[in-house]
Amino acid sequence: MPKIIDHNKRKIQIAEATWKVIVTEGLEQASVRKIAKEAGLSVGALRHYFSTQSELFAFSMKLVSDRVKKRATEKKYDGPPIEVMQEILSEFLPINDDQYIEMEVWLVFSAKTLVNSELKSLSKTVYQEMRSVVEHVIQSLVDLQMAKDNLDKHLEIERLYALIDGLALHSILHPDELSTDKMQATLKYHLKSLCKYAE
Amino acid sequence: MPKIIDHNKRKIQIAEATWKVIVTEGLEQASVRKIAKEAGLSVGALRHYFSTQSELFAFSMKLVSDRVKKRATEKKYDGPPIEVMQEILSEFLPINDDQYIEMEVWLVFSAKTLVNSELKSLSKTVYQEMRSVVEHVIQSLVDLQMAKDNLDKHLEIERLYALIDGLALHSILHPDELSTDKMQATLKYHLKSLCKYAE
Amino acid sequence: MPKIIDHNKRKIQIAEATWKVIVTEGLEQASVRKIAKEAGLSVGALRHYFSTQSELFAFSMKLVSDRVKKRATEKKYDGPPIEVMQEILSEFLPINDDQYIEMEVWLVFSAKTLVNSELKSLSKTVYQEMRSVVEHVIQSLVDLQMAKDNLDKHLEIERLYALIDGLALHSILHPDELSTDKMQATLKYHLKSLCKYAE
Amino acid sequence: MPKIIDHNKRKIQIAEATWKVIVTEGLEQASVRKIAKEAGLSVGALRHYFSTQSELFAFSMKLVSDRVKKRATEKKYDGPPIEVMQEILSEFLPINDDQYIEMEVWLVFSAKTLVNSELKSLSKTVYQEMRSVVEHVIQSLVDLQMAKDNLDKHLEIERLYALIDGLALHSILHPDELSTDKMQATLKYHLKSLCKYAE
DNA sequence: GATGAATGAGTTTTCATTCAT
DNA sequence: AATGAATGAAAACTCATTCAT
Repeated sequence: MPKIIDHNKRKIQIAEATWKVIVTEGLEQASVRKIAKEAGLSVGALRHYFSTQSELFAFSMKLVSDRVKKRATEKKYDGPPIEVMQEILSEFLPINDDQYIEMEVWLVFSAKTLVNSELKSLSKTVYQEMRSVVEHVIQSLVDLQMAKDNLDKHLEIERLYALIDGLALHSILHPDELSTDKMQATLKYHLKSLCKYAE
Repeated sequence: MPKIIDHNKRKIQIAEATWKVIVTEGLEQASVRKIAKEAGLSVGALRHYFSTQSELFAFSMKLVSDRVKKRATEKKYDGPPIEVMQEILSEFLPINDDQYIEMEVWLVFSAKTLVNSELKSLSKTVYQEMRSVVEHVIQSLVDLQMAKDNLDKHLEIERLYALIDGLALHSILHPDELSTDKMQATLKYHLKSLCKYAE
Repeated sequence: MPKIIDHNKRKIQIAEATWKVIVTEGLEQASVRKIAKEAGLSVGALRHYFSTQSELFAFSMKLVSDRVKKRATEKKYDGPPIEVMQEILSEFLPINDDQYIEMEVWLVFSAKTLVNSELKSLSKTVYQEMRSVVEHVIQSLVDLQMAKDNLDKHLEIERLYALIDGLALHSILHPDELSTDKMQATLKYHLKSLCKYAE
Repeated sequence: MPKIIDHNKRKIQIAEATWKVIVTEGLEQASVRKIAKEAGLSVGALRHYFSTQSELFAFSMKLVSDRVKKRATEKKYDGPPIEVMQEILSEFLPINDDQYIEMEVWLVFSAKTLVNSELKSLSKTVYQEMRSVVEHVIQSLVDLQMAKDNLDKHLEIERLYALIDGLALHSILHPDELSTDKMQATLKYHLKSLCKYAE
């Protein structure tokens, strides 16, 4: 079924054009016309792939989480546990151009979830998936007996998760104030603070 | 003698109507018409106070930070240091309805700063002001000799600041997943983790 | 296959509707809405052909000069030199309903050139093209040895050109005071006054 | 009755502000607000002097003709007849900054007379007054026996009048193409051409 | 006399969506 | 599948005019 593949590829191409318009001009400017132009398609052609604008937006938001997941799945993690954890969690930080754009788009859509229930359910799913990754990290620390003894697992999960999203938020909104290195250093500092022995 | 109107009060009244529309319908739906209706004014009357929509938005965003600052200034902080710090930092968390709304509005505007340089400069100012509050808290811990010895002040500031905004973000986007209590508990847990002795 | 529409024909149709509104209601009343209605189109449809109102006005003004040129090109001029010259220059006078309307429109746009640089450049081009026609007429008189000997070519060009536009202006603004016949008679009188021998 | 003088002075001041806005921004931009601001008055104050905008426009147009007449009346004309005639007729040409502005304003209003009957009647009156000045000049040439013998008085009047307004029109619309000097030279050339003997 | 707040209809422009081809 | 013409509603913004003070 080669047609289906093409069809999906085309939808992805359109969603990426959507990202681009959102990042450069904002969600309010992301009109069907502009997206079609950015994608090099006619307005009518777009309708073959997405019958409404909100369908397009939902797909475009979902593509962000698909990308993050795909990267996480395909990547080989190697080395000392702390470093592997750092790498895993870095998937959620804007450490390079691709991830930076994805997170900008995610932030814009997240703000929209406040009043759009279609997007809200996707947002919730991703929140929970991401949380389970963080949970897994904390659990690993405990299982490997690296974690400090008096550590409260539940609060540590909230703390680490909030820290990651807080760092990502600051980095996207104020890239001049929080560099990628500082962001990574803060994360590493935190991970170490959870461990019994200094590395 | 012209009709005497408290210009600033009226502007605040309009900005609050703007908040309300943004929170209930989203920024894209926050048209001049809807805001005017919400504020109980005619469209033309609105233009007396804000000649463009972007002026209105800038004022409405600024009002959020003004409110936070005003509350922080007027409040009496009392009790053991850790609790005072907790209270100070809680100003930045959506712990009650007023603050919840303010932060929703702030988030929506923050997403817009990505493509609106007028809002961006306000965002930057507030980022820095808030950072200095966090810095002050960390510094106090050190000055009071409560802080652990091997604590890295610079990284602790980033960490605490990111933690606060991450908690606020999670709480706004997923109030069902992160309760106010859990948010406060996480913050308290973090503050204690910075101290030498368990309190 | 998309609907096939002769883009240029449609634009001309719209421009003619614009003329009509301008002539009957004035430039200030020539709103996109009224023009669309006059042209039998929707407001949105108009935007397919002219994305801004000023584009539409520029095209509508240019259409006037195009029409004058087209007529001049297609017409066969015949007869004694003085009569041919009279006919050529009459293209620039409101001697019939079509030309009357065109010149009314031209006058209205000309007034607008004072503050609109886009229209100003078109106005300048047409001024120069028209001047070269007048120049050609004077030169022909000289070449044919019909002209008086002491005639100053440069001043004669300015004089004839100003005379023509002055007559056109008077005729448009005060049709009751200056009839078409009187206008034509004045022009003929002037042309003869340039010649050696009474015809 | 000093109040009345003040009242009229104020109206003139407002009309001059109107001219300025018209010349710099065009008639369409000449809103009550802008005129009030230009005149240094409040919108409401303007209403004391002109209850509607069209009243203000009519007064502003009339002021142009009043100024021309006043200048013509107060001026002392002296010297050889041809030069006096040249001077008289030059009142109708944009030979200095004041007259340039007046004629720009006159042109703009003239275009509006096409669809505004209130302005049209003023325009007609002025047209006739001006025509009688031109008639007077031609008659003087005849009475002084300076005019050529075969001169057709009626056509000469139309010709001279059209020439003057044509020159004025060209000079206003294309100041770069027709200098003040050339304009004056053309007029003088024409006047001489009406005379029996070369000067 | 004078102010400027307020109105509501007006403007241009943009938009998502539909539809004939 | 694809085009782009067309629609009509809604957007931001401007305006002349009114009116309470």
